[in-house]
Amino acid sequence: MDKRIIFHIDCNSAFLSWEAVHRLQHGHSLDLRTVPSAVGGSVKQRRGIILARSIPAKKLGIRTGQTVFEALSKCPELILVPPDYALYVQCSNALITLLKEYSPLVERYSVDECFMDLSGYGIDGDESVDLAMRIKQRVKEELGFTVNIGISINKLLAKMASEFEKPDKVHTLFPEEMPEKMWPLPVCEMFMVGVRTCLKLYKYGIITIGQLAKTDKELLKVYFKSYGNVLWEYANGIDYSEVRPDRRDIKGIGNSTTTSFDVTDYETAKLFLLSLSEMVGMRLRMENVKAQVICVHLRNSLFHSWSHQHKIPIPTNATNDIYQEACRLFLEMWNGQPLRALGVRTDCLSDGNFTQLSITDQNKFDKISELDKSVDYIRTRYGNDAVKRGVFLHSGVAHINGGVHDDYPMMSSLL
DNA sequence: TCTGGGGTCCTAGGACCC
DNA sequence: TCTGGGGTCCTAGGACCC
Repeated sequence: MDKRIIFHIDCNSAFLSWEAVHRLQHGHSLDLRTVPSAVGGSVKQRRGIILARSIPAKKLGIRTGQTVFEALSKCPELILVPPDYALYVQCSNALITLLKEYSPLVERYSVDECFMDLSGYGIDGDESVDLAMRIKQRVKEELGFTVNIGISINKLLAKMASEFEKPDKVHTLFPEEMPEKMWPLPVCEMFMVGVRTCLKLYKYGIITIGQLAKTDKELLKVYFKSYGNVLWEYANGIDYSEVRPDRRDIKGIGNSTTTSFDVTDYETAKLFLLSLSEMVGMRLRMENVKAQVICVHLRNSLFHSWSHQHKIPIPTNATNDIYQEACRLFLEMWNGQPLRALGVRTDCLSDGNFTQLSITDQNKFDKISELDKSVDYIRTRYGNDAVKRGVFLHSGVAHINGGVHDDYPMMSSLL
């Protein structure tokens, strides 16, 4: 059998590059990528964090996840632009379409990253580099932005490879290259090693990926339970996961929002819970699934967050069912403290065509279901604002809430 | 002074059943 | 009245990804 060839394609400073390209295409003369600039949320709406930054901004110490306030105090001339998720989806789709010309096995890992499986085409290591260079060039010429492409025999190593020098580069990380290219790196640069794990590893004297690779696997299992196994395998370049072109089954659907003001009363909280339930319900119905677990997540003004969930007897995708349960959970867990964020999510999804009802419930169920369906239809056709519940009038709360564009693709922490 | 939003998986503890 | 384990389900919280 041929060696597997896997590409990981990573858009450089995705949100910022895409905004820059969009502006150039619409007559702007300044290329945002050439100056200190960033995509950031609105400070006034309390969403002021940096989502992406240009390379000149990076050189001035601007990091993603940093507060806009901090970024501006570090670099007052920073040009800030708001996020435009619909644009990101367009750019992401354009990239996927281009990549599919080379292999049908393209997996969208997040809005700005994908994996491509090129095994079975008889391509060797050198040829794969040539091919990656050609793809990278085409993306630049036809779509206007740059990508990094990492090449290896599995997804993990390909992903690690694309993280090497940026932008606009092709890197390989084949297993025989690990000692030279991967093992000297600090352990925090490895996939699945976040801040917590990194600090814990440091405590055990493990500083580089190479040291992690050489650590006794059984010892890691004692320190990190089942996760120790994953850490050891990743450090040794072991990963057998497949490139999945079809989106894997969705496990849960949820939406949350940071409020522009602290929520201090139940009536206002209910409006947010309803607007979030509207969005979650719509998305469940769009996917033709029902949920059996409803979860409410709260964050207070001190940034502490907590959640309560409940498994309901019968799966639902009705906005009203989700809302009622969300209110119950909210009252169960809220002690009156000021809130800055609320979230509603659903889990334990099942086939939406299945219903289990007593005959007396049937009429009521049909009516609610028909109402949701009609509202969904009108909103799909005429826009989300075509139908609004009366309670939102003059309330100051958006009647549908949830951070990003409906079709915005999300990712998981798994390969 | 300020700190987003959407996911997945894992663990621990308690309830409950046999 | 007091004593086991094992298995499964449910819930809360925390880790990670972008």
